[in-house]
Order: sequence, then structure tokens, then C-alpha cells
Amino acid sequence: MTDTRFDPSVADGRWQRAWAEAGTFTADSDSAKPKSYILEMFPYPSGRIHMGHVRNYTMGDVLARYQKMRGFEVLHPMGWDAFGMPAENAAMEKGVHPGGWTRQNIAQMKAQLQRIGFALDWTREFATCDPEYYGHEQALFLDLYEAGLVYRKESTVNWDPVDMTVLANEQVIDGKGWRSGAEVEKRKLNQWFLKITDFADDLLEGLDSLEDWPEKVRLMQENWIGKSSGLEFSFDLSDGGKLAVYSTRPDTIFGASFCAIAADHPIAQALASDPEVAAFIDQCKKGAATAAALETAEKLGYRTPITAKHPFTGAALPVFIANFVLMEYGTGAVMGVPGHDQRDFEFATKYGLPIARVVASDPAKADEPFKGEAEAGDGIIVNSDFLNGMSVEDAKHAVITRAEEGGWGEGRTVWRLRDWGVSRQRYWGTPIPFIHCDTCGVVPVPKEQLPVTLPEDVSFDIPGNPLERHPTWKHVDCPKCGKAARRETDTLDTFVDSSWYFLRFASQPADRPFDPEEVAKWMPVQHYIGGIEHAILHLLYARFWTRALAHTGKIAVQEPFAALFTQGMVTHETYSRIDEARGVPVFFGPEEVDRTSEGALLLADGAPVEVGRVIKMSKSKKNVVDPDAIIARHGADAVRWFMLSDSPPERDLPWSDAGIEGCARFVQRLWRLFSAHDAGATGEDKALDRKTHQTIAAVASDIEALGFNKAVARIYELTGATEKAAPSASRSAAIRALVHLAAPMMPHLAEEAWTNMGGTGLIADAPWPEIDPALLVDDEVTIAIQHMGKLRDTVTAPKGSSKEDLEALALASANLQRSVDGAAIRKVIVVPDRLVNIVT
RNA sequence: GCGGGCGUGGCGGAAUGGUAGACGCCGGGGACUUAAAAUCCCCUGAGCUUUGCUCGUGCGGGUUCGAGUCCCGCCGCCCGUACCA
Repeated sequence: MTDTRFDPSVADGRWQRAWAEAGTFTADSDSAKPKSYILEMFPYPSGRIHMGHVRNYTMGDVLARYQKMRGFEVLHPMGWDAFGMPAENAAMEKGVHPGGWTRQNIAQMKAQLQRIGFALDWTREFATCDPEYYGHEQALFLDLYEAGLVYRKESTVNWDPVDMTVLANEQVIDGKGWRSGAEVEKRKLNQWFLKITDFADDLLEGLDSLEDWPEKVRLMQENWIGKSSGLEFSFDLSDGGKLAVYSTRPDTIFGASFCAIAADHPIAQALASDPEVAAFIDQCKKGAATAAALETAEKLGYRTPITAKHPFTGAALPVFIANFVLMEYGTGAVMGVPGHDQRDFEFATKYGLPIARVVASDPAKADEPFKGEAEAGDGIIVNSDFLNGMSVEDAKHAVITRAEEGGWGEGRTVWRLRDWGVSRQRYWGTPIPFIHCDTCGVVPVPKEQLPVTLPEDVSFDIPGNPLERHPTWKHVDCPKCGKAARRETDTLDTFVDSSWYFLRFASQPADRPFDPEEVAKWMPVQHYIGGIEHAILHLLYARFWTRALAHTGKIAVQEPFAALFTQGMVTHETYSRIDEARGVPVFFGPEEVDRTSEGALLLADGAPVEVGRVIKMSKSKKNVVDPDAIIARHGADAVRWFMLSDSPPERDLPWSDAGIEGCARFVQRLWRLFSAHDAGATGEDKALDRKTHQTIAAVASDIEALGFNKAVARIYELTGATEKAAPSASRSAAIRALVHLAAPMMPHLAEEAWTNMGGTGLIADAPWPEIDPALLVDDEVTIAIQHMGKLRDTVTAPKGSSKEDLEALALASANLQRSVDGAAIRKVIVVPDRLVNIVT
């Protein structure tokens, strides 16, 4: 070995080519080995790989390489979530075709990923905008249609009257179109929906089986699905009509003092001929949209002339139109029980309505006044006729039973989850494979005619959906009757594309979306890694899609992802100055400043800039570091190592130049140690042998628990110990072990060192080092000697020493005796192999 | 508001109720060098009357022989969010 420095600019490419040529990471479905499917959320091809991608894929890569070393046949694929609005935006801004723009981005990002040396099976790569892929998606969509899980209904969209286009919610800013600035209108369109609500109960119950998902994500999904049970019943109204309300607290029905309906409730609409009512309804609709704003918004109500007759007491309750009642949930109307619901309490206080107590902590406290807020908690029912003395739970059942017997209401489960609207009035997406015929109605495109491909000759220089105004594309003959008909011009939500891509990675026949037997070999995904931002929608849709396919008999697995890991963001401090003229901060990029230990100076003028908080890398704050530049400078292994070091993977990782330089130094340090490998060295170093085997075991369990930062620390420790050790067979073995431990994390360095020390084949194919259980335990341990729980001394003792021996050792300590100072010993606590605590 | 998470040196962070601060970064000192880079060695929570002692894991209590860890009550920050009847 001649080079004293590891040169990543040569080695990285050499090994990346070697892996590619050998097909090292090509997954073999027919392998007899146990299978392991490692998947990271596939990227949107925005143009450049960013540090967040690097972190995400490095974690998956370490797992994939480690699992391979542990004898698994590993599937670790990569592809592109390639449909979506940014491509259309680029088309409008730069006059390029969305497809060309996307393909170019993919080529660029793929090259970037390859320079990082990820152990990916590129033979399975695809983009969701490939007609082969979306054609199969259309076939699956038709299958779901046949299974009754697809339907059409009218639904409201945001319409930009200037751009003549439908806007996504995020494109509506302060009620105006983001591009045109025009006031956004609401329009009703016939749209396609997926019946995710059919699976609400399944999706909820399935969460219990996902033990290796973060509790937080499971809870978010549970809340999103939002199951509640209660009573739906009708009030008789003074105008002769009926008002259906839903309540989760029928036990408090005797405390009802008013009813409230949503502004767009039919009864409210019917009263809107009164200008005062119309004005109030308008006011409600203008209200804030976000939860944070709504929470501080004042409760507003309009008292209608109508009253509702209480089903038990016969009392006439006033009916209000109120801004806090939502038409979308339940029946769009509620009974107001001010004593036991905070919103009702605030409303009743404002409008001077009675606040009655019907739940108390104790029957004796039935008349206790409220302390300025509602009491929503548990208790005993009071002031409630036949319910008095019951628990909340019993009273609920009693009221529901009475309602059902009396025929004026029934117990009902209500879900927050709504059906999934998948129609998008856009070009760059999967065409929905249906044809509209004046005679036959909505007709599915026959499967043999799939894929329905997007036309290439489209332009984005005039507003509207290019598919809608294309001269020929939508004009087709009806597959049923043969008469002239029109293609559906809506495309599918891109969340559909990402709801089954993991199945296509596992199996990709040409004639079908996937082969069930091949899929069964790999699914479920063993480790799914990605950002927390997908905790609800993507993960819920993928779970739904998988269940829907299982429901239609296409696959056996119900849950697609056995274990989920949500990684933290890559962050960086910001550099800014206040622009005196405008009073707003101006940000500078890391490359524009000189960061010293005290502060930061702007290179342009040498004057200081403000060093701000460490926050997520974003273009607007200019705190972005480009992975390519770092890899060119320090090599792939240093970047990979940085991504794994220090911060626990679920937390944010602050990027720093000092940090990456430290990693690059460690790469060289390991290289020097590896270069000192002497296959012919003799002699035993028992202590080092122990350290080596303990480290192998610890790194393995750390990687399995995704505790990469801890695995990194272990490798540092063994490196230090090996460097200090004198040459011996043990030391050479330690070096060989270190090469293996480093292999999943710094694969290029490991391959280079492995070859240089005469190793056979690729280390990527090598097995994980065996451990000798006998070497995992130390024969000597350090015992802490405490007096009253305070450390006074430490001594070494043979492992497994008896309590008596340890106690004697402790009492022999001069430090301990000085602390005890002759006091009578009341108690001695001995924790074997750990400590002795003397209590006086 | 609600739900979840977090709070440990200058910084990122370790620590099955059992020696707080592993490991890394920053910083300081030294060696090598004509010099620099690189590398190596040592020091690095605070304080003190320095064989050692006291204090120290957001704040205040509690349980325990022993609490960063468990319990109760606060404070602060972060993430998510749906006024869901």
C-alpha cells in the first residue's frame, strides 16, 4: 500500500462502477435467502438532490447494505414521483414541455444519487410519468371502479376566472389566485372519488397492528380518521319542520338550552331571503380558514324566529345560525349544552342563554355553579329526570335506547374522514380512463386500449387545461355504442401514483401492474423511511390502496409498511442583515460569509452579519448547502458519515462546515489505520479482542434500531482503541472488523481498503463478522463505591464477585472510610458488578 | 384550545432507577516542521480551602439506599391540527 491518503475522487467512481458491473445490488426474487425490502420515499424530480434526500437515502442505504451482509436478499429500489404541478409551472415559466423538463431533472438527480454510492437496484427504476406505469395505474383504477370503490359526484373547487383553471388550496393566497391575483370563485364540478370511507374502520383498527410505526404517526392517523359515536335525532320545529342534530354527548340532553345550525344549512339558506340573515351568513363565510385563527375567533350567532321542541321536556329551544358549526360534519346542526361543552358555554354566555348543570362530580353537588368554563369531564348525571345518578356512559346508552324506541333518533358512528377526491383538472398526471358518451353515459376505457397516454403536442401559453382544449385528443368513439364521445380530461391526484409504487418495485411484468406471487415474496416493506410531512395523507392513501387491492383479491397483504421511520430535517444556521430602507432581513448564503467561532463576516464587505437560528434548509433563507459541491470536495463517504453522526436520526441534523471537515478527517484516519493492517502479525491482545467483539455486537444492534449516531460513536471508540494497540494478530483482526463495520456507512473506503489488504471479492458481498459470545463479557468490572448514594471511590473487581467480597472491597476504601467517619453502618446495598452503597 | 414531542457543558448529543457528560465538533497547550498543512500527545461542566470536596441534567415539590431517568405541579421551545358537536 503506497498512498498515504484516500482519494475519493478516484475511489468513489471506481467502486460505483464495480458494483454496477457486478450487479451487486440487483435484487433476485428467486433467491432462497430470506427477503428484506428497504424503501425510502421516492423523490419528486425537482431538479437537484438536496441534503434532506441525502440523509433519507443514506439511512436506508446503511440498512440495505447491513441486511445484505446479514444474509438477506435485499430489495432497495429507487424511482421518481414524476407527475405534479411544478412541471406545469416550469412549462408556463420557461416554455419547456413538462415531460422534457421532468426527464432532464431525473437524469440529473440520478447521476447525483449515483455519485453518493447508494446500494440501489437501478434495474427496477421507473418514473410515474412512464406510460407503462400510469397505464397499469389506469387498469387498477378500473378494477376499483368495478369493485364499487370509484364514483362521481359534484364537488366544489377553487376556480381562477382569469387563468381559467382550477386551483389547489395552496395556490389560493388570501382568497386570490397565486398567479393571476384574481378573486377566486367556488365552482361545482363533477369529480371522481375513491371510497376510502368504506375502509375507515379497517384503517383505524389496522393502526393497532403497526407496532413498529411511531406512536405519533399512528395517533395523527387516528385523529384524522376521527371515529366518534353518539346519537342522531330530530327536533320538531315551531315552523312544522324537523331539525336533525348529532351529539356525542346524548347524556347531557337535559342540559340543552339552544340549537345551532351551520351558515350553509338548508334551514339557514331558506331564511336568507331576509337581508339581515343573508348578511350574517356572508359574514360567517368570510371567517378565518386556519385552526389557529379560528381558535381565537369570536363565537357569532344569529337568533332565528324558529324554536325547537326538546324531546323530553318539551321546552322551546331557540335556533341560532352560528359560525362555529360546520356543515361538513355530522348533520350540520348541534344541540347546545353550555354546561358541558366549552364552545357552547362561550356562546351561551355571549347570548345570555341558560347554563344548566347536568353532570356533577357528586350527586350532592348538583347545584354547584360553574367556574367560568364548561366541565367536559366525567361524572354523575344530575338534574336529568330518568338519567339522574347514572354514569356518563350509562346515560348515553339510556338516551340512545329511548330515542330508538321512541323512533325519533338512533345511535350513529360518525367519521371525520371523507372520501378521497382524485380529480385534477391538469395536464401532467395520469389520465382518468373513462369516456363520456351521450347515449351510454360514463364508460370505462376497455383494458386492452390502455394506456390512455397524454398527448405530447400541448402548449401552456394560454390558460386552462391543455387536455380540455387539445384539438383531437378528447374526441373518441364510445367503446360501447361506437358513436362520437368525449374522453375524460381530468387526471389523477399524484397521491394515487405514490399509493402503489412499492408494489411495482417488487414486481414489474409488462402485461399487468404486478404479479401477486412476486409481490408476496417481498411485501410488506420491512423499513419505510421518509419525512414526517407524509404522516397522514400519503401513508393513509397507501394503506387504503393496499387494503383496496387486498379487498379485490389482488394481493394478500393488508398493511404495506411493516415499520415506518420518520427522519428529521437537515438544518443550517442563517446569516442576515436588516435592510434599513425596508426594515426586512436580507439573507446571505453560507458561501457568502466567513464563519468564525465568534460570529460571521460578510465576505463582500468584511462587516458582521447576524447569525440566526438553526432552521430547515430553504431557498428563501439562503441557508442551503448543495450536496454535489460537498461530495466533490470531501467525497461521498465523508458526507454519508456526517449524515449518520451526532444527531439521532429522528431529530434535526444541523449542518456545519466544521462537522463535515471532521468527517473527512476521520475518513483519512481510518484509511491510515486500515493501511497498517498486517496479515502476518502474531500475538494475542485479549482486551482488544473483547473491544472488537463488543463493538461488532453493539453496532449491529444500533443499526437494527436505526441508532446510527450510536453506531458511529462505537466505531470511533474501536478505532481509537485499535490505533493505540501494539501490532498483534488481534489488532489485525480488529482492523478487518472495522473495515466490515464501516462498509455499510463508508462503502467506497471499505472496498478500497478491503482490496488493498487482500480481501476476496467485494466487501459489499461479505458477511457481517461473526461474534464470539465469550468475548462479549469483560472479566473485570469497575465497581462504584458510594456513601449515601454519593460516589466516593471506584475499584476494579473480577466480574461476578460475591456481595461479601464487594462489600469488603468497599469498606477497605480509604475515601469511603473518611466519608463515613466512624458512623454506624445501617445498611449496605450491593448491585453485583456495578456498585456498593453504604448507608449510615 | 387540543394532541404529541423535547429541555443535559460553548455546540450536536451519550447514559436497562446505579460512577452524569460516552463519542464527535469547537477551544486551549505541546510535539514534529525552515514554515505551513497534515499528523500525534495532553487539557477542556462550574467552583473551592485541590490525597480531595461542594454544586450541577428548565423550575418547585415528592418517591427511593440511590432520580437526567419514576410521580405531582409549573415554565419554555418545537411539531401537528379539526371550533368535529
